[in-house]
Amino acid sequence: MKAGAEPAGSKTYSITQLSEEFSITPRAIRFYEDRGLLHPRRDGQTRIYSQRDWVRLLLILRGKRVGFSLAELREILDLYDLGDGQTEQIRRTLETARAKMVSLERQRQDIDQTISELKTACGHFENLLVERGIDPHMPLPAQRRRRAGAA
Amino acid sequence: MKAGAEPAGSKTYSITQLSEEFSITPRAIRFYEDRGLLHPRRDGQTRIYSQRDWVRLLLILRGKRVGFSLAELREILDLYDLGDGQTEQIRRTLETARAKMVSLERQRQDIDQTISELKTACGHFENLLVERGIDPHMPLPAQRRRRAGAA
DNA sequence: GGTGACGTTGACGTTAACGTCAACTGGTAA
DNA sequence: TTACCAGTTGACGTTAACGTCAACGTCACC
Repeated sequence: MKAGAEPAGSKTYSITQLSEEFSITPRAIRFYEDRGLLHPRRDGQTRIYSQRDWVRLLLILRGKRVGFSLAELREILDLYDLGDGQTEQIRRTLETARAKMVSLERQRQDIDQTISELKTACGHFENLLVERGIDPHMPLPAQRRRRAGAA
Repeated sequence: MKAGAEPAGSKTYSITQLSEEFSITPRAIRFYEDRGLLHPRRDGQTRIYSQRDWVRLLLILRGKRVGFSLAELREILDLYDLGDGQTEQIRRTLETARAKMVSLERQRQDIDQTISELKTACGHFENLLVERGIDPHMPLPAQRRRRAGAA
């Protein structure tokens, strides 16, 4: 540890630690770096991740879940880094963020709609089962697992 | 339902009509068919789409927006077709639908969280602009458009 | 001083969801 | 007839987001 002027106590992570904590592969993490989403510092050639990197990764994964591409996520994250860029840059970023919010609101409506339709469908199927004298909440018979998800 | 007896008045669509109405390409529509999401009837070799197909397409596109893959959408749509399948099949389908609902609920939380974070970030940037004496709601200077989205 | 465990950089493979031709088949308006 | 549509079927190209090697460095440990 050569520790520049960083709070000596601040926790750091290795790439495998991160990968395990977030249930993704190291490959994916390096890939995010390649796409400019992470900038871990290095000890020699080994990557060292800070708390800040941890948070970024959290945001990245959540961003992916809500449908952002890595390119978009990069924009968004750069947005958090900014702090004192060109005025022009800030305004543009602001617009981008607002647009993303609008699209997210729409997406939420889509989700609500889909949920309610699925709910209707479920009710329908439950009725079908009840008509056949079957408890619609009985567990399924020995669902064969494909693979255990975690590493 | 094979019913050669369809309500003669029920509206139909050509592939390009559909594609224009939903702002997608005919190629995409054929692709959905190839993946088993649509089953238009044919006049000779030309596809003819019914109201039901129209609704399906609507569901497909919304499904895509909320993050379903075409394979998943196929499952979901088959679910609407079912009506009288094997009891076992119905129960399985029901489980699938419930699982999807759970994942959607989670996704909605992710979205809410992301929106609120973006909101915070926006506030932050607006402050930065105000500090520089700039109205954060001024429109941007002649945003260059990439392409007009529609066909 | 070998042997893992962990880490690194390429390079190539893969899947999903189409885009982009190219070549062909009717129907019809001039 | 010719020409022009709209529509069809392959076949191949493309992008995103990694997976999967292969070949290498390096450190602690025995």
